[in-house]
Amino acid sequence: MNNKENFIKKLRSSGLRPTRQRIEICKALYDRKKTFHFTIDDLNKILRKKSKEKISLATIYNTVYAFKNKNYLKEISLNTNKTYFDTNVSNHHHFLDENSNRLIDLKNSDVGKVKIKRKIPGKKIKSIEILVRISD
Amino acid sequence: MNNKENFIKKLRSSGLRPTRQRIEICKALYDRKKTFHFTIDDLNKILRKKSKEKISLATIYNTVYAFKNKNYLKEISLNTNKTYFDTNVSNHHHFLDENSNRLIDLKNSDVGKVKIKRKIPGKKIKSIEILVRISD
DNA sequence: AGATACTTTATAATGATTCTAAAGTAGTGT
DNA sequence: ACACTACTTTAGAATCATTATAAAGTATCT
Repeated sequence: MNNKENFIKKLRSSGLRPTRQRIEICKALYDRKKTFHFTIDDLNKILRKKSKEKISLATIYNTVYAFKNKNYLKEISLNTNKTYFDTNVSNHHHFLDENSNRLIDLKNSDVGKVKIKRKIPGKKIKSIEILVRISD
Repeated sequence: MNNKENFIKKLRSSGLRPTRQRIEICKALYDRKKTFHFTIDDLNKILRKKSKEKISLATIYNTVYAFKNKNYLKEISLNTNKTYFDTNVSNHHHFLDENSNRLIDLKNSDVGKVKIKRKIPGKKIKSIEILVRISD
């Protein structure tokens, strides 16, 4: 995804109508070089700055969860009061800087192979998420 | 910690007055064979069943966070609306059963050594937490 | 253009957590 | 045992993220 036409295609192809709001949200999220970690509140503030036509908070919630369901966004497990999302949906991990509370992507290749030696009968492993807390 | 006298000693030694409420909470949390994963709501329900003398919700919050600060409890990173705590404060990891939403301890020795190959200048690693999602 | 289903929106509702400030209690010294 | 002080508990209110509601708007199809 990298421009308006592509966003429209992507939205259509996944059964989401390309509304002004969804396109603006795509731009805010995916017109970036680096992956982006954010809360709904972060995104709301960014959208308010970017354009004067307001997008309702409800729509931001709706859209973010729609994108999450389509696997265009990933939810990150942290114990904070707000929910964090990540535009990097590939298999990867995170540093959490405890001083700034900022997240940093850790590529899968930055982490040695993780072996889980224990099995739970009848259960399959769906994902392995690593959170590395760092500070000064 | 394993009986009333020990709970009282432990509380005193950490500068927490051994009140009826704190002792009852200790019993609910630490008079167990297995480690215990819980939310404030879980703990509240357990305490209501155990004794008729009610402990206020505010006190349960106060006490759980006091215990967390004393390192008698650990907060667990999950993306759920409620905060989870763990009576196992040692270095370890978790399975999360997505069907039942239940947590299962993964001993450190159940996980092969995790190598973090990337370094962030000026930052030290404080902890490494692994969450393994499983389901049927 | 009209019909229809999908979207957006303001607003209300929910629910976990935190705050407040008054009443209660443990520990200390007398 | 008594009183003093600092720490605790508590009910209830306040906060804040998130979810629900239902009316108005819009994309898409024919």
